[in-house]
Amino acid sequence: MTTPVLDLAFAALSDPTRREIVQRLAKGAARVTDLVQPFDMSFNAVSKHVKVLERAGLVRRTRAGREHHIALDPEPIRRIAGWASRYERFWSDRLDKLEAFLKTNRKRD
Amino acid sequence: MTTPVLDLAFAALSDPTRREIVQRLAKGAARVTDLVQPFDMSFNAVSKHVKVLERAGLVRRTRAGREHHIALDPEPIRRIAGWASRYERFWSDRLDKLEAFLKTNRKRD
DNA sequence: CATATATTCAACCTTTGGGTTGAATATAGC
DNA sequence: GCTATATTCAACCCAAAGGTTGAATATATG
Repeated sequence: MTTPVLDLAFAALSDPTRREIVQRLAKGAARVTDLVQPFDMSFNAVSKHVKVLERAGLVRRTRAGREHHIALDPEPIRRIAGWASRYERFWSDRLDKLEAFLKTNRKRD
Repeated sequence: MTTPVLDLAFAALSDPTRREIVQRLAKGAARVTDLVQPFDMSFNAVSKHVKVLERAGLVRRTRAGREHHIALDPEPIRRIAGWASRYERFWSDRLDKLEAFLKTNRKRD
């Protein structure tokens, strides 16, 4: 099983807790303990979320003694942005959609 | 339970089959039957995927007799692009170079 | 050394996800 | 009206996701 970058990145970011962690990390690296604070869940739950982000490459970890420093790695987000940008042309013109719809319909007539 | 737009959109797009369906729909609307073709899975499986995309707002369905026309609605993708763009500042070459510089310098300390 | 702190690991539970098969439903066409 | 086609619905299976608790492990600090 491949589970490529986009699969893991999209899946990781589908959870609001993890998006909030990412947002937090955009302001600077933090320890796992620091990340727990805003959430109403156990330390272990947050630790798991961090691991999911790490596996998706969204976050990188550096150990300094007993503390783990978690830092944002924005590359997968960049990849997502790249993926999404392929649909930019659809964002402004509704006409494209209509045209495409009519086109496929005409073929079958 | 809220399950807002981004949750559903990210989750829907974390599956490669569904991203492929989205890509296919970018070329024009299609029936569910048409969407099955490239995949090695049952019609029902694809039908389920379409429903997931629909629930996420990535796709809209118009019934014409017994045929359902599935068309791309790019708005959630736009939302994702908007979300991702908040991290653009991390993507710049300047910051990449700065980071690399700091990294190599720290090694010498 | 003894203890408090930062963290993972492991087992478990419940819900969700992706897939299957077998109906059921609705429309199209002869 | 009968049959083929396009689709959903429902039940089921198994794996993964998100959470919990209770260790274990490693490092600071008095």
